[in-house]
Amino acid sequence: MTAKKTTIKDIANEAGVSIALVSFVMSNQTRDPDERIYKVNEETSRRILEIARRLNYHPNNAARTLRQGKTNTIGVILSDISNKFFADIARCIEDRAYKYDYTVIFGSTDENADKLENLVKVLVDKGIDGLIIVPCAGSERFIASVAESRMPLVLMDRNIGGVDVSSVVLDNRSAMLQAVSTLVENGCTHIEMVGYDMCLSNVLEREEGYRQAMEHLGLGDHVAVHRIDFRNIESQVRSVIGSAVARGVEAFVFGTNTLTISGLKALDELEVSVPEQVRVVGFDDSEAFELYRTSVTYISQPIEQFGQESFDLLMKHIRNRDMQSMTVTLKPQIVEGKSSSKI
Amino acid sequence: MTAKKTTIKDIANEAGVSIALVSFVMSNQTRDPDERIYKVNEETSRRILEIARRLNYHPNNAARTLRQGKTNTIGVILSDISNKFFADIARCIEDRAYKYDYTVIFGSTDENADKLENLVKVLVDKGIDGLIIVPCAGSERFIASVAESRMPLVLMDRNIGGVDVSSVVLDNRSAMLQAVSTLVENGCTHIEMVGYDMCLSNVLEREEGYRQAMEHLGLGDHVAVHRIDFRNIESQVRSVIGSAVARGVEAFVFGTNTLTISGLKALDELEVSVPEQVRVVGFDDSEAFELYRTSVTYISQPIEQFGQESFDLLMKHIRNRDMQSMTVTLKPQIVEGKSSSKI
DNA sequence: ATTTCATGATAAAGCGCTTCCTCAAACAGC
DNA sequence: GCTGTTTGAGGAAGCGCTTTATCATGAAAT
Repeated sequence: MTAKKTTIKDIANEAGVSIALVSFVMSNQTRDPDERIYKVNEETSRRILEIARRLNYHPNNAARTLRQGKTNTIGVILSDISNKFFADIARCIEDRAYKYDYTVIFGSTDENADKLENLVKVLVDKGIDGLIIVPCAGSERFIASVAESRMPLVLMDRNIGGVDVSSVVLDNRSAMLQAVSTLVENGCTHIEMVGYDMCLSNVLEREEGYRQAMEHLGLGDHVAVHRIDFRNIESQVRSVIGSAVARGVEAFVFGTNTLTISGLKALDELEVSVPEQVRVVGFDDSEAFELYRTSVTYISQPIEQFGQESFDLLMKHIRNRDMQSMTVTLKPQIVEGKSSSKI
Repeated sequence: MTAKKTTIKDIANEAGVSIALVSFVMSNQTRDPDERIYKVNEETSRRILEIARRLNYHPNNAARTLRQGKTNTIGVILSDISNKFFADIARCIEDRAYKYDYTVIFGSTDENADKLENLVKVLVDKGIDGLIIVPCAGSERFIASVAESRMPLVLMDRNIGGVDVSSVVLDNRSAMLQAVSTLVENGCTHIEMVGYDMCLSNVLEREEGYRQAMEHLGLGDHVAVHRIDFRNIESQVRSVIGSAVARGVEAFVFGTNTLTISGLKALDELEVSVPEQVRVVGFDDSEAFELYRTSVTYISQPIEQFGQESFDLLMKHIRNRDMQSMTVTLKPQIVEGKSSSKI
């Protein structure tokens, strides 16, 4: 394959032209043919390209980057790339970036603000052109400083208040309204929510959405939110669900995919049958939902749109550094399985 | 944050020393203190470091790369990062790389050899120091050429024959022996396998392993392998399982996580109860397995080891370009649920 | 015959960093 | 007082590329 790295110089020598000319031919190659400002003799150009191919020339990225101050690489910082939700988004971003000749570097924070900070620093040092970040609790100040540094930046999944930065988020209130409404339509009134105990916009909005929906539907008296520490999900979910069931709860709404899975497991262990004894609406997609003894009703997030919109928005910021920041809000959709239905 | 990019030169000016000295101080920083070959005055060194911090200096990666011909970046090419198995491995590699100050760029092939080739080319152009690849069918020749190019390379999950290249793979025969043995111990004799119709070492070895296990246990007459086209999994699995059930099959062994999920869904749709009517052993972990109406027995791959060993092996190749290639074979473990048991 | 001008090409600077080589000074041994 | 050695530091080349400013050349215009 690559024997001994051909450079622009080798081609220039071989063709008997200057390296400048080779450079022009090479970059005009990728450029829109219309806007070629610089005229190169057709035949010379062909000859250079031919030699480049014969010598298996590949431009040196580091040199180009050094010169242009652009890496054509973006960083994407997620909570955890092994979480299906983020993995799916990662995949969409990867595909989209590939089309635009961008390379993506992923990082996982595990909801740890220090790690997030560190990852950003590493990536910035690498010279990335822009960043997509899923912020975690405690990273607000740092992210504000990144935004101020004029590094093109898009937040995803979660927003942070008081900072002028673009973001792509879900309409979490609508999600919860759909979840609660569906359950109410199926005759539930004692609907409780299981969410995280985190100070994140999406978490708070889902909780808020649940409350609003309950009140809106005249069930304000039955509002009950259980906040789970994400470092100890399984056991907390089990105890919360246990006592709720004992109190005669009719339905649960879960705030994320992980919570849904844990909740279903807990219900299994407690030998509570779904939907006969307790009805359930989950969040996010999971291959487990279809396979569960009764298919799970869940709020489906538009994964592809998350990936696309985040990437596109970041591109806009990279191309126009003075662009106003904006927030894109995506609509969720409820997918009805049997876990929320009456019988 | 970064106001107007401090360079080594700014520091040199500020400190009244040469840029060379600054460079030394900076690189000695990261180096093992013992092997400092070059002596710098303690006080000067401290002063330079102080100024660097004050000016918020961050070395320019492109310049360093251009100079050293090293990017401290590796490429990892998987089938699909949104597949749980690969996402988990990706996560392990990410973590390990982070520790070693390496950055990882991921790519997904979707089992498409052209895409693999393209990804490799893009990454090589980026100047990566090494590659971990999950090869796909049809990419053998190309991968051989990559190996010949002396690019540090490790194959993962699957091997390719006749090429001198390092790899980290599963002991697939052992996996299948465990799967079949468990079922036999639970009284099954009509055990059929559902695998992919692909010319990949892991696929073939699992099939082979199944055959050997069956013969070894005196069930050679009952050997039946169903090969599924991965582009059309759901429908094929359903029809294969339907007819096998009609023929009175006692158990299925699946070759991958996706096949297992599809298989369980199909059994649900056919209203075949597991394990009462048909017993099942799956492959790979899935959050769905615990949640399934009867917990699923499955072959568990040592994900963390996959990540770690691949990365470590690649590091060795990067550090010692003349290292002999080697194959690391990891042991699977069967996790017994109820789907394979007698009652 | 002279000026103008489009065309095609080049020279050279320099992006920020590493590293080899040179060099000054101080101090040792003789 | 001379040579040799250690210690601390600087000079400068150059990695491969982009890009600006400049320059030949021949054809068209005057």
